[in-house]
Amino acid sequence: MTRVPEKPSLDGLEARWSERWDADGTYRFDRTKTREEIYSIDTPPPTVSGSLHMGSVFGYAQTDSIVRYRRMRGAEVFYPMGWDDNGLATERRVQNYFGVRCDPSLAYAPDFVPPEKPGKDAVPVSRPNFVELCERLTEIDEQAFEELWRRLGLSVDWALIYTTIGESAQRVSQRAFLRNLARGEAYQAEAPTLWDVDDRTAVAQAELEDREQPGATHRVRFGGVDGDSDIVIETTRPELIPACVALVAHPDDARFRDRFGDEVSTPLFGVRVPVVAHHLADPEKGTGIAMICTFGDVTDVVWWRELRLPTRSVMGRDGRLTPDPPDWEATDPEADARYRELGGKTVKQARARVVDLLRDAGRLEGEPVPITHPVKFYERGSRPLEIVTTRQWYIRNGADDPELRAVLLERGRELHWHPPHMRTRYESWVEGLNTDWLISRQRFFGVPFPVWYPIDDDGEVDHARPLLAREDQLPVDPSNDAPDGYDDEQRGKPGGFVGDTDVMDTWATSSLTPQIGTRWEDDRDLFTRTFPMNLRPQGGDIIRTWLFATLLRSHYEHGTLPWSDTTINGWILDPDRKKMSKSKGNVVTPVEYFERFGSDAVRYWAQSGRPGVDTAIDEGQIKVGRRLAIKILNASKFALGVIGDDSGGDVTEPIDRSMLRTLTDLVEEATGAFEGYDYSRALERTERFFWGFCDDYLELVKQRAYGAGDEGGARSARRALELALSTQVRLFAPHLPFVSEEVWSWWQDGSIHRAGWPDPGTLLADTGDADRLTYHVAADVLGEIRKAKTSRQKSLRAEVDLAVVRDTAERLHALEPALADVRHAGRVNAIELLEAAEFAVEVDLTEDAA
RNA sequence: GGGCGCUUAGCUCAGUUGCGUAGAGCGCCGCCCUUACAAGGCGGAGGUCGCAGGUUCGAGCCCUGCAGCGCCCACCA
Repeated sequence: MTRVPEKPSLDGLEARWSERWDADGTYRFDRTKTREEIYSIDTPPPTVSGSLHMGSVFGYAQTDSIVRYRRMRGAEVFYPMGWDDNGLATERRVQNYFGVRCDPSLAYAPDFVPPEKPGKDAVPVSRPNFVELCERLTEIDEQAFEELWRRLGLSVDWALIYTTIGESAQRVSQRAFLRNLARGEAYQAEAPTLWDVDDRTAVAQAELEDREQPGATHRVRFGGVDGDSDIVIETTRPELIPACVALVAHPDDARFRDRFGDEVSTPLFGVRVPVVAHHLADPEKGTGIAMICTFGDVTDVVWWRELRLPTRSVMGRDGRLTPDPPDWEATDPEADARYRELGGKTVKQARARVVDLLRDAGRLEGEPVPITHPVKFYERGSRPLEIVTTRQWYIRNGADDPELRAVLLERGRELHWHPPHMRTRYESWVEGLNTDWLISRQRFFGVPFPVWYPIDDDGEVDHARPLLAREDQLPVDPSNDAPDGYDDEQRGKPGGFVGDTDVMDTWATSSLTPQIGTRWEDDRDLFTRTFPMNLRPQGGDIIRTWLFATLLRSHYEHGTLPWSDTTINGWILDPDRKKMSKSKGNVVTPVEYFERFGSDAVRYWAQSGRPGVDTAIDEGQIKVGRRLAIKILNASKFALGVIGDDSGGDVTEPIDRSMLRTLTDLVEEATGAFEGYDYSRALERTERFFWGFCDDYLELVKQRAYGAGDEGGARSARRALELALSTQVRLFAPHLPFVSEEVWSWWQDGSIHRAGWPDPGTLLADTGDADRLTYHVAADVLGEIRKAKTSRQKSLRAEVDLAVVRDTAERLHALEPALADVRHAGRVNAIELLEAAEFAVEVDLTEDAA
């Protein structure tokens, strides 16, 4: 019984089938299955920032084909989706969208309404108000994302959704943190930290990027004391001279060897600083001797720490020099006054002023020389990072622990990478770690640290003895909840307590997506059935953040990998092969493509991108996908029309068996490709077979299937058509889920996405050891006949008096049983076979009377 | 500075253990209303496989060096 529509169409398939899948629970996870039966995926929770672009579609479409393959292979798929909504990305969007900024000193305003349009100056709002706005906006964004994913046809179980700001994620984050702390894997320290002066928060090594910036080198003369000669240093940051604590040169540098241990006097301020030696000082750079400031760059931090130098900080958290001079013993009576002139200035302003002062004082050697040099930025930031000393939470990551580092490298080798060379990115990251993982942020919309601090009787906060939440309390908000043994009246009072005001960085939560998704501790039964997970798909740009951090935390908490395999997808480039950029206006939203070409077509494009390979948005490729989907509709309609109600029969004709034998090879190849996570190869091979099937096989058997010959031949063709169609549609199902489901529904019950993946063994039962050559040679001959007609500008319906096929004996022998089909398909009256070394077909067309 | 990847037709890319006159799609040109498909089908032209060596009976595939592009990492005064 077939239900083939008169005029098959792609229109409306997405809405119809996604609704149906939802209603039928096609992708619902069955938690009664065992770990061995389950395939679990640690889906990347997209950053819900309101922007939907093709990059969002690319990797998820690729992953979905792998997931659908697994499901058809019989695995019970655990495929949750999450939204990464906490963190700075959301805060920024809220600031811009509503025109507000968070001021934690303000009290909650219950009736607060954000401005209609964001004004020029941001409206200050309390932290609870700010968090409310974040929640409000992310809810809208999350709906848009869910719609996008449903339309793309992701086969996730929408009942398993989580958000990184949600209660469950908070509980997991806090619990994991407390356990890290208890085991000594997390700690608090007051230390120099890379600091974003605009967002006013510390940032982690993983969030840095270098940018080439214009700057200038300045040669500055430090004064020798006690009759020693002056020393000229070179610096790009003369404004930090007041923060200078030493000069440093390489221990072997003959030019400075006899100055080590001497003191020199800083220009403008007359502060005595020692000349010291350290191997990191590069004799080739500048004048061979550098000033060490607290802190101009990360090398300063290394020198400061390893040489045990004092701290003389001048950088404020707002990116301006602090108003008052640092604690120093200046020999120059003008020092403090000069400094106060700089205090309050931005880095840029202070630099310009210092240069003037140096020049006036005769301490500038020559003029500044413009250069460009790499400067560290927060990856989302717009001003260079500064280094300030702050109290922060860290998780040990092996930066100063070679043993741990070796273990993490070994974990990396344990993980199966697809493609394998992506592992080197992980390794170079681990090998290059230089500080522990800084997880605290001085921000607002994030998971709070479940920590309070006692206040002693003098009103001093005792950070050394944090009061920790109990696991059964989680999640807690230390700004609202009180620690055990205290009540809220004691907040902020001597003898009372104060809550930790920081929040965790978003990666501190995202690094636990396996635990969040599988509901670690909240649902132990589910957890044991799904963890460690099977697959982590993600982009190569976040190996150093997401992948590394997830692996680290699983290592700490469970002593295992969080998943056995990871697939790393490529970048999306715009059609000009540039990285996508909103400012260039080259962003087309996925929805536009969905509307114009259909979801299957967009998926086709995404899945044509090889694993791990950067891929350009190619409208042409999307069109090809659409054409393929339409072809599947039409070919299926035709095949089912021919089959009618009779698909029962034995496959007896050699060409039918030969075609099916070739199809078996395809099934094996596609299966092998998917087993190696190569969805694109599977698609490519399936597509290639399918077009040949349409061009050649359908044409060859058309007449026989219609009943041109005997009944046995007709039934053989129908049976073969049915098997071939069923097989091919299932091979397409992971890639083109909508059109596959549509076609499947015409003659099958149940969803194709729960139907079994084609089994070569079953097909072989119908084909036996059929000769693959019959199908191939028949297709070759048919192709030559078509070519002859086309090149003589004849219709493909034109009749052929005689076709002479020259070929090897083996191929002619294989062709023989298919001759009737070839004659029908080519409208050939007579065929002659002649043995020859090379394949050739001579075609005598019947001349028209005209 | 170290590392990884890429370099095949005008464009986008296949080419998995070395062996068929090197493939596909798009674009281009030509033909065809063929009872599944004319917002389609069929066919054609088009490449010294980045450069230079080497291994081999045989190399786009293996080795060495070089170049260009992209990316990752790096304590870049």
